[in-house]
Amino acid sequence: MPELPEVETTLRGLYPHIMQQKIVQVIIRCHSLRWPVPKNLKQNLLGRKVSNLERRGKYLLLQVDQGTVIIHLGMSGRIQLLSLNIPAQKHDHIDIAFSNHKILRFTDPRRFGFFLWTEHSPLLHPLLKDLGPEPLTQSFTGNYLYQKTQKSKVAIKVLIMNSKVVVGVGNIYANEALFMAGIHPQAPANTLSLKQCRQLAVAIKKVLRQAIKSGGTTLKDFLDSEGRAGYFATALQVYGRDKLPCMRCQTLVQSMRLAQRSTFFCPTCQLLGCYPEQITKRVGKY
DNA sequence: CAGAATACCTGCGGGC
DNA sequence: TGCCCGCAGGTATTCT
Repeated sequence: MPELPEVETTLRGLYPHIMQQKIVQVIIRCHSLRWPVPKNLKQNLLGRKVSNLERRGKYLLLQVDQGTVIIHLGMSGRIQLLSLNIPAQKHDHIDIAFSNHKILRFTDPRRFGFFLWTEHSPLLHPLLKDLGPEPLTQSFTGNYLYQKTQKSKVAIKVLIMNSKVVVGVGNIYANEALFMAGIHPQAPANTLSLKQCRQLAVAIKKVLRQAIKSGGTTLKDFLDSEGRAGYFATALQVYGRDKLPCMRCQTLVQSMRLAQRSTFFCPTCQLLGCYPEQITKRVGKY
């Protein structure tokens, strides 16, 4: 379900309601998530106060004074904030209740998500320590991306979805950013020019920012912490548009499998080994 | 080492 | 109607 914009949407929905709140109840109905839910999670959280909530890539970090819960939503995970004690449904695995009577409820049919506990700096945790830069910060630049592409022959789409290169870019936004930048998803990374890398970095930032503004993308089941759908799906240019006309040039959008992921592109706007000049106008100045 | 394939899990839609 | 298949927003692990 969630890429960076959906996790960010979840974070913003939760933050004002749970900051500084005391945890008064923890219910773990299912321990077998992507990683087993730690046996001591409940006792570590009970009676503690939420001192911070932040995002790193697609990870949510819920901090109390004594440690941090590292949360990932996987493919189908979702967090709701409930005001009433609504009976748990089939895939409602974890509830955290706060002193203001709000309840954080984690739901995840496929159970690829997880809740882990660490008493050290979460950024040093094995799952987070090798993550690349945040795409929406100044540390992620076209020059940086170019330097990474030079060292790899993998398809550029695979490269930008690699969290060691840059975090938060999942399948939807990888497709969208490559379309915006006019780059073929299969282009070997080391064949991109510096100019293309700059355009791609800009496109990634633009797509993610726009998606966050829209509250994320709801394909079928993404809802924010208040249960509302994101509306970026209506702004998608290529994702899911197989055999439909390109929004720019009317050429039929093509689909293919790339590293086991659905990939969509316009064969006219995203020519392999060619860089249309008009892209600069489309993406904007770097 | 890089890069590709596989594994985890449930639900849904399409074809027969 | 029901069964079987492929596919789904992620990513660690295992393979070649």
